[in-house]
Amino acid sequence: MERLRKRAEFLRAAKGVRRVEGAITLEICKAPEIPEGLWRVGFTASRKVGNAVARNRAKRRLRAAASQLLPLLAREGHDYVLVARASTGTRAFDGLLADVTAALNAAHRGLDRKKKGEGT
RNA sequence: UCAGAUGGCCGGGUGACCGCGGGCUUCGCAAGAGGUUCGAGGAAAGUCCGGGCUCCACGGAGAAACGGUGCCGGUUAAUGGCCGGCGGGGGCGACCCCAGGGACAGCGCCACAGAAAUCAAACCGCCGAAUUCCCCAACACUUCGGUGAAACGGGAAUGGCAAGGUUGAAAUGGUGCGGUAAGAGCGCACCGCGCGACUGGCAACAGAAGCGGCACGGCAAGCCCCACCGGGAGCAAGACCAAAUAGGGACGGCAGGUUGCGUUUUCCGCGUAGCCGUCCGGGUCGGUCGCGAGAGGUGUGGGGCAACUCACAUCCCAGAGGAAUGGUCACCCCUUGUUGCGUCUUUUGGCGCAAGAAGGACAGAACCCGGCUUACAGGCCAUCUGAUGCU
RNA sequence: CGGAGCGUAGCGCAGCCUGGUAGCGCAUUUGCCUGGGGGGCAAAGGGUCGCAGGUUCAAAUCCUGUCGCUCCGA
Repeated sequence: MERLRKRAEFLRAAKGVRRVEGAITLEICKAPEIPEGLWRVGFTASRKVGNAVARNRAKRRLRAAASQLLPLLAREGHDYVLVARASTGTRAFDGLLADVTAALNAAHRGLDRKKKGEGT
């Protein structure tokens, strides 16, 4: 699972499709420079989430959820960014998994609609 | 037993499965895979001080300015930290708190009230001894109209006083006796205050013979004075490797015609401006190092009241870079409230047992170290103080 | 990592340096002018001066600590 590391890559993802679902926010954009068959993911938590302990914990839980779900659901050639929200650290893990799944499905539908609109 | 003071310590435990970061190691051309081992804190936090380290500046040294510190001694790499002592304040006490030099170096401020806020003075008041005047008037003189006038008493002016009153956070010693016209350290006694030989102590400071009739308000966390300390910046320090693109330099080749510029002007000549290739250095993205064996931890012994220090033995104990500890589960521990049963009780309710439920403090290394400050559920240990009860 | 500033009424600010009375504008409430609205006039209410200690007779103001926010430089 490749990881996003540069600030510019996070900013590009923020301009793509965004979906808020429960305790998380998901951002997706196309990444033409990465090799065929791969995708990348990044995690971020702002100061609104809490102090350093709360931010790190939120990112760890997002990483655990992503390692379970993204190999099954992610599309190749895209960057995914999971943004922690205030409830990310306290949400039950089953609920967190459900949130990420729902956000992925909804964002993929948004991606398809955008592509169709560009086609016509 | 209750209440409290001080110092120190811990800060969930055990196990199972799936995952994460570093070191070492085996396999592999490599990517990577396997094994093994280590993997956050007492505050890692705030960034309030002090140092190491690195670069910059500077002839040595010092001064000015600016900033900081501020009883004395010790400790330390160093400090504004810490330890011990002194002084002041608080507490019955154990003990706690204090930026705690200087107000005859100078400037400034002290609202309101009050007579007056430091230069002295006098609002109410007290006095009438001294000088002068007025009233009263014994008495004397008399032209019987008046005139002069002592004492006592009264009033006033020049004055004397600061005892008493009023204000205020703060008012220039307090009490008593003498003294006086009234008073006043004016005099005396005691207390207070100031200076202080001398004694003890490294010192801060403490004690104190004697002297002084008392003259000395507060604020320096107002400016300031004095003493001491400080060169500046910070790991994004700094060092190294180094892409694409653009630009620079050197060499070689092509063209050597025209044009511009320079050589003061003209002719000639020279240089420069073009394209291509090779090489070079600077430098950006990026990467590597800096980067963890240290003013280190633990133990024993010695020195010191202590902070601390010396010797020996022993241990290796995070090293990331969108940043390593997460997910699921079982048992135990603790806390909270709920329900049921038992028991005590007049009741509210207390205690015990059981059930199932919720929750488990503050908080995450980012170059390192010594302190300080702040946050923190709950718990443990030691020493000491006060009260009460029993022996 | 280094530096600077702010916090005062519901909102925006002054007062702080040089310590003694917390004030201004908008907003709020009430009354009046108007048939009503808008607008105007008059009056009133509203303050832990971010928090905790300290200095002082006295602190929004001075000092120390602390919390929150904003900005600047590398």
